[in-house]
Amino acid sequence: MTARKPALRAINPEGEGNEFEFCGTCAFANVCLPEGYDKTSLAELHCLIEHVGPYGANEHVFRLGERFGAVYAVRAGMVKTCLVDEAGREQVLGFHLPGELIGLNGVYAARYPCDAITLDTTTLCRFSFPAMATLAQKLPRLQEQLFRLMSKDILRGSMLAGDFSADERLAAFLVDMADRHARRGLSAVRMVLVMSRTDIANYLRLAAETVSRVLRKFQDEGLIAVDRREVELRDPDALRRIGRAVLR
Amino acid sequence: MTARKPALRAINPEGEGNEFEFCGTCAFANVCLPEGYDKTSLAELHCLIEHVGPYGANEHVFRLGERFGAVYAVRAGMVKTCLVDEAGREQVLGFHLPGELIGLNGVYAARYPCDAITLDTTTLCRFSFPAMATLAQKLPRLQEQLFRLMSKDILRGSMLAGDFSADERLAAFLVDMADRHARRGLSAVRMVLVMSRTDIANYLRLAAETVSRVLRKFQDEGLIAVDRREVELRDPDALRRIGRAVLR
DNA sequence: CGAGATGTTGAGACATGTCAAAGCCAGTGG
DNA sequence: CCACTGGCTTTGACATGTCTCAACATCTCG
Repeated sequence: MTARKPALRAINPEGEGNEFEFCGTCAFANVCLPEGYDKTSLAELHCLIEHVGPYGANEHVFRLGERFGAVYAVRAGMVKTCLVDEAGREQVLGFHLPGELIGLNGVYAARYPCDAITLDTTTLCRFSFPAMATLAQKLPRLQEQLFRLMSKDILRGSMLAGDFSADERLAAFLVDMADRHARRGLSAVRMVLVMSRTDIANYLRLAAETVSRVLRKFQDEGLIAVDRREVELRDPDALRRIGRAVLR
Repeated sequence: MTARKPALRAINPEGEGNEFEFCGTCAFANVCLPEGYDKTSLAELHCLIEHVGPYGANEHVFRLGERFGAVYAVRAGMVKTCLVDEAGREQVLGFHLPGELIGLNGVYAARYPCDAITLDTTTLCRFSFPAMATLAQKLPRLQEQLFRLMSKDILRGSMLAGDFSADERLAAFLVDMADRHARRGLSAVRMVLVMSRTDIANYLRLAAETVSRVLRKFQDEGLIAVDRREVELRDPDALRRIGRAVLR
């Protein structure tokens, strides 16, 4: 608990000692807290939150085809979203860190269009979507926030569009991950990639072997230091340069 | 005008002679008309619509980096959205038919993250986004519709994710286009691909030569008949089978 | 009709995928 | 503590789909 505080303080600098404290341990904090809601609005938002988990690694948060009823904010841990086609081949759509929201792509068809699987011990906040939409009716800022979050997901989807080389993809992946870590107050250069190489490869549309080889090459070139699933970015600028076409 | 009526009737069967007629020539009709708004709500929605165009081919509707202020519904013609990186290489994100909405990906950064370029003589409806958001505050159905449309765009973004073969991509592209044509009341098997081969290739992350070759192969196999930019799907089911992994 | 854009076709190159084998670590049970 | 198992990961050798380059064909439009 107390060990987690520093990171949280970075997410929400004003969080310490203000009236929104009740939300402080929930990663959705950075979605709603900085938005200047008044106390009663926040109370209403708080009412529709349901803490779920902890899940172990490799459990489903929701499944492809399930009726869509809620979105989830990752509170701790990591989640991947992925599709499995009839042949059983998996396609990873994304990795989701604490503070990030999953499930918004289920609104359209009123069913989840993908699986969400924990990679790690994970806890989440569940937001009933109908309730949230109703509340957004009263809170313009919440509606706007939802629009922005959805818009962000649209953008993210087009990130790996384009025929990029394995080097570009992997460099962009590392930098993106590091940036997202940093935004949560964690180190911008050291991180643990909790997902398997296979998952990374799958996400980047590469073969696992290619990921292995490129990581080794990056290491040989002094761009990174890899030890199992721990990575240190030794030359973030160079990586950013390599991946710039993907990151744009 | 009257020549366009049959297609519109297909979009909105009740359109003829009802009180929503004023909106009948606008492609956004199928977004709002079937939703059961009352007359005054529709009037308000109508107020914030601004008809723009006609544009000729190859004109910008909006540009990368421009301040985001509105979304556009294609009324007639076709629009492509695309990114251009610093090296001048283009990346086509999508093609947009009448009735489809562009610009939603600009909400997040309050700037358009891509260019929107007409492929054809095109007219559009411009919806001020702030005004629309405000109205959505009063009209739950409108808010829901916006959520659904954004969610749909998120889904569409992940369509070409995955390492698909050239055959899969092209088959899926043809079927998807035909389906979208059909949904607008046009032929489900004959269509004009107004965009260039280069644009198609670019969209599908293939080389233009590959598109050429695969189209020829499909023709040799009797799946399609191509004549310049006109295409007839001779065996839609087979195409759908080939492209099923992409279409899912 | 000519010129420029657009599309097609062929030959060869190359990045990445595939397959197979071996290495490495974590956990299990003796 | 060790041997064993099973999952990942790495590495090497080879196969192949798609790209690149270049030539040519075809259409469009002044």
